[in-house]
Amino acid sequence: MPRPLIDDDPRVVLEAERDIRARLGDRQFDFDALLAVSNIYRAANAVRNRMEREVLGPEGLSWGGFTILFVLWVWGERETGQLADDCGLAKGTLSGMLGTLEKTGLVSRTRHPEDGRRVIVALEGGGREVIERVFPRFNEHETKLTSGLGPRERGELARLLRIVTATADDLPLVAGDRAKA
Amino acid sequence: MPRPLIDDDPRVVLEAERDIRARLGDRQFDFDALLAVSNIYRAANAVRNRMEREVLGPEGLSWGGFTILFVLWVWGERETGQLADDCGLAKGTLSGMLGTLEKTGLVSRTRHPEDGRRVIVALEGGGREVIERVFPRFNEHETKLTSGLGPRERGELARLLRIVTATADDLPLVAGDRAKA
DNA sequence: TGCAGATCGTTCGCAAGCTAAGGATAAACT
DNA sequence: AGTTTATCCTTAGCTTGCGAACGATCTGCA
Repeated sequence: MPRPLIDDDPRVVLEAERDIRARLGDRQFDFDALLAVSNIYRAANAVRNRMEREVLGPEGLSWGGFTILFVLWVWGERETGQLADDCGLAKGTLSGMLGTLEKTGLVSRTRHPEDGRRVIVALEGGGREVIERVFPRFNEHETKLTSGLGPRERGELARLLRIVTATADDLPLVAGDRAKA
Repeated sequence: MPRPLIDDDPRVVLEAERDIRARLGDRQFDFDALLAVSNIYRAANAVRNRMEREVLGPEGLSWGGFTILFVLWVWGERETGQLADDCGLAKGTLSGMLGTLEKTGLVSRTRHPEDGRRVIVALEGGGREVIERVFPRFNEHETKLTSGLGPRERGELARLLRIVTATADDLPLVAGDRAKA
């Protein structure tokens, strides 16, 4: 079962390019950009599914929940807005997930002493215990997942991805608006 | 507002490594693997959000819906199971999304003539019109999103990601089981 | 032919995630 | 001081997405 844009076999990939060009007729088409983007997406899904099934699921954590605990563990308590940005989540999403984590006693929410609008999130004892147990296993799996790459390649991958992320975040929007950092 | 694992500034990244090691004490830790994986995830999110906001949303398409239309457009009708795999979706997820696409007349479902269990999905006229209008714009944005990379780097990125995806898909599971290709 | 097991798609229940609207608090201006 | 405006978090409604359970269909074997 060949997966056209993901397959390792260069022939399969080239066939895919030919098929797409056939549909497009004479319209312009940047195949390399398509390959780069679709592979980013597929890799992210593969990695996430793997982690959720093998490491996080058995501990009752989602990817997002794990990320929240990890950030709080390493960098200490944070206000919700900043935490949402650190974790790459919308504020509303974070709010719901914090509810779950708070219910199970992994994190706590307290009012900011001088600004009643703000809320400070901190890791609780149970949360610390969980993240200290789960993170090492998570990191072991990260090693396995990137074991097909050499040390130089791993660094290169991260570097290239940072460029893409920065471009996506900083490119001006064609319509609508958004808060900037 | 520095984002520890994503930031372009190497100093910020190194500080992050130091902070994490401080929490871990003397436990082993593969920082490069962590960087590679977290950057995959962040890049995928950034790219997807961008596309949904600027290209897909205005057309009433989700990322998944777009992917389905694209696959059907290029490679023609497909059975649901194969389509799910091509699109990187679970069968149940695909089923629901096909319902939406069918309701709006973009795709059609028909029974396999010789095997009543199977269902064949095909692009309808409306779907073809949509994908032929949207895909060129989508591809233009892919070009923009990877414009920070040189031609060689784009290829290298795709290559490295294919390795990670293949590793994640093929690595044996520690628990549970899964159908293999 | 008839039953057992396999295969395939759909349905169901749930979590994650987004946006937009709402409500509380703080800041600014008159 | 009081009113408006801005800021921040939460809530509400929706879609996406997964896994498991279900029902329908096909295959194999007696």
